[in-house]
Amino acid sequence: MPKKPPSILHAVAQDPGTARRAPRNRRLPAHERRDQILDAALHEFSERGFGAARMEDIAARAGLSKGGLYAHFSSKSAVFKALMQRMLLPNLLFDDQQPLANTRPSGTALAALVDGFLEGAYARLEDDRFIRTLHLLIAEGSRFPEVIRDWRADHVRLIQSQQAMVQRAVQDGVLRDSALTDMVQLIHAPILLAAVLRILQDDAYARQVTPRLRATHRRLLMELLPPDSP
Amino acid sequence: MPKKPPSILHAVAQDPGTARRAPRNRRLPAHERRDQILDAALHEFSERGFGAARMEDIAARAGLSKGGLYAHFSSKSAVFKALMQRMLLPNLLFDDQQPLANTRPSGTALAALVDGFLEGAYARLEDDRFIRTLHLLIAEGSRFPEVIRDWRADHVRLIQSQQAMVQRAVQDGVLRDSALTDMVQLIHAPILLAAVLRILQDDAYARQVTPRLRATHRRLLMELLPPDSP
Amino acid sequence: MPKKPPSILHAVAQDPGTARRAPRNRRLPAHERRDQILDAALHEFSERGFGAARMEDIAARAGLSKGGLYAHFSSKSAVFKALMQRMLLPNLLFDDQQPLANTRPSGTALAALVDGFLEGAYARLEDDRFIRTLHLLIAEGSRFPEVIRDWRADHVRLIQSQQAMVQRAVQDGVLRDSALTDMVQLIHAPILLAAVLRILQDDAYARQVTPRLRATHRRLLMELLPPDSP
Amino acid sequence: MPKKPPSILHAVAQDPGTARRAPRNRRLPAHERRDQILDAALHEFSERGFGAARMEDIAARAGLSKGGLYAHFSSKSAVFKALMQRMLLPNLLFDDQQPLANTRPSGTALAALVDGFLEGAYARLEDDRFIRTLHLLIAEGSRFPEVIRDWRADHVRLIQSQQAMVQRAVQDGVLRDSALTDMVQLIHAPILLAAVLRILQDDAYARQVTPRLRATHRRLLMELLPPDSP
DNA sequence: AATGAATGAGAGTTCATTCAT
DNA sequence: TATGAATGAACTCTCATTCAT
Repeated sequence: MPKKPPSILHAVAQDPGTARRAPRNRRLPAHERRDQILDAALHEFSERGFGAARMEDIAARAGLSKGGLYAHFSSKSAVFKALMQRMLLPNLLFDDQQPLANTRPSGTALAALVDGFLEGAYARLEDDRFIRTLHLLIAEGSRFPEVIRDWRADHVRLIQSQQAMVQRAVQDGVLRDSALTDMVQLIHAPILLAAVLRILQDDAYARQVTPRLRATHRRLLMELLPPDSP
Repeated sequence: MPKKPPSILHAVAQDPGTARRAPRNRRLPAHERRDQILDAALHEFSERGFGAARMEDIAARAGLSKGGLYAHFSSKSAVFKALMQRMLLPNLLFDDQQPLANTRPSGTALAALVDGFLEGAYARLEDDRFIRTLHLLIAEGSRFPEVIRDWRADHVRLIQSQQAMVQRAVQDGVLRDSALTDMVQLIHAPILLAAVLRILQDDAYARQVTPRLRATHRRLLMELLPPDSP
Repeated sequence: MPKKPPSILHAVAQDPGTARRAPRNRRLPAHERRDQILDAALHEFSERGFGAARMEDIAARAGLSKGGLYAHFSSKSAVFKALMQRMLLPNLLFDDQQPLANTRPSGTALAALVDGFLEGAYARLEDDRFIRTLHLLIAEGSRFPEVIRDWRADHVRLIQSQQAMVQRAVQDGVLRDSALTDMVQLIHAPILLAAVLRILQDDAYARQVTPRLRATHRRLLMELLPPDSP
Repeated sequence: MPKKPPSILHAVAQDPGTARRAPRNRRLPAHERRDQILDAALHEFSERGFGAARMEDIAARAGLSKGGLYAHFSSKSAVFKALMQRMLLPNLLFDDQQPLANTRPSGTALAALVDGFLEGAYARLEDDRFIRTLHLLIAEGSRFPEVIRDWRADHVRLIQSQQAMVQRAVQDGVLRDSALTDMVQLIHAPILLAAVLRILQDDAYARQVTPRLRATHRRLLMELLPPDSP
């Protein structure tokens, strides 16, 4: 495992092992510091994993000392949990306030809804924090029962509400009955695929595949969702 | 210090923190020992992550001592790499020797092919080792450039070959041109979804959703793959 | 980090680890604050020992902040020394202004003197502060040369003066010559025994034994001190 | 509190702060190492107190490394407890297998018994390990409930058995009924006094007072214990 | 090949003390 | 005076790795 070089101030390179020390703004309001710490923690945890991340590096990246970090969080796990709580709520995968199903019986173009949905979903994939959080959740979630419990409950709730909406839309004749409306998860599956690619593949490949995937995803939805025209 | 409970054979308990000690079979043939070690390592790594797994626990689970373990692998990383190499080849997600595209122009029923494909894919999801390896790959891959490089290359090669087969099948009129044939990844996406559920959701939920997902997956494929009957 | 329970006034609970927060009386006269601080310090030091006591807890128990504490004492050691100085003077074991030896040749009943002596000595054993201070002195004294030096000098001076008084009383025929008058320490030994019991034994036992010890102590003195009646 | 100078090999002086490193005998039988460690621990704990003692110094004094120490004891507390267990059994204050009361009805000279008793008791006071353990027990006992619980039980049992023997001796006319036979603790009280002097006073003083105390103790016993000659 | 005591380099955590406010 | 965020120096404990047996 990589041994750390002795700490370097203001290092700029991607020097893996020691975080760049942010300028030390002494005495920040507590909630600003908390935010800085969580930003730093997201970076360090997702770069190295929970176990290999060092409190010292998180502190340095947040612009304070190791000891100072402990004035805000009582342990490494506490940092992780707070981080997950902050990121989980408005963030994860299937979270989508304007799902396809909000289609009104009126003649709103389904295409526009699909495009809005895809726009929101694929935009989130460009957000580093979203990808890093998902990565962390998959990688380390099982070591944090509370965190995973929260996520599980959220996830189930979300799927159920979206499934209900889709069901209604099908009954109203707004969406065609298909595999996609049987399980809304299939509507989101390609997005998960894109997210996992971003995690596992190199940037170049992911950046090349994602737009094509989005276009094909659009084709899939437009092939299966629109009701049979009478 | 005695942290270990007295040796228990092949126990599977969730006891986090201490591996069960396999019976000490002294002087095993080298390659059998290697296999035992890798099995033990897969368990420990996937249960706790690379960083938190302890060589002592891996050794104990494999039925030898810490020192003995080092007679077979020179370091913890070496164990991890060997593990990934063993698991990667025949195992990961898109690896499938009999993909849909092998359809012969002749009248073989497409349905049978689809069912064969689904059978193979979803069976792998029941294999703990497959899920654990995927989990590990996502969680720790980025810390092991060689491992991830190999996986990336494999993955690209696999997709390309399958894409080519599908393309040919479309040209032959065996498969309908659709979003699914545009990018074969969409054919596999629901399987990835099921795998991630197995990692993130609790067993009960995963076991309940997976069969429904498989059925819906089948419906999706049967809706989009068969050529228009003339 | 919030380790402290919401402030409780003058709580006495055994809660090891966190001091109750006294109400924050802002800007107290300096010497009142000092007293509050020393009271708090006695409690914390004797409960946990010098090393394990925390400035934060002492401060909280005294009703101010860590920083405020340092306005009154320059260091943890300074608090300890001030505490010992305050407690040592009027307090310790052999300190007794009305020792047995003050016996006048006249016919004052010796019994009354003995009873006065015992009353004073055993009353001090009921004083928590006395016991805590003795405990602290024995436990930590050796780490504080100045403190222990002072105590030693005091102790020697006290013994000598009492011994001189007793000697005179013997020569005057007021006390019988015995082991007890050979070394006055033997007169006090049972009190030390009671004090150590209070430190080491549980409250119930100490409370049960002390009165019996006092009665037996009285018997001892009455058996040996009165001069032979001519 | 004293800052430690950087560690010095084979230091000889009383350098308070870093233990002398014993020559490193690699690979000692486990129980020998345990003994060496407990010896080292007694020294360090009693010199600095439990809190201020450093595992590194204990290890060095025992001739191994910090990490090696943890192969034998799982924590600092575990060392302390093991130490107390080793020392408590045959050692503390009132432990005495040949108490005065073993007097046979026959004409054995009581004086010889008294002298034997005093010899044993005051000899223990010369044993550094005895004094250090008592000091530790008083100083740190309250932080180790199990240890103190054991000691308390032992102590009560011992007193009871000695009291019973003395009672019988009185009934048999072998000892005179007096304050000393009312509570055997009074027989031992001067020894406790001597022990506390050894802890609190300087060596010179203690060495000067102890023999006089012993002689006076003898006088006390000989004045009160022998039965009235008929 | 195998054992397990031993090493040594961290890592998390604590806390006396400082200092900007 | 008082506050409490911040520092920095320990300290305990862990664990990959080595090596005498």
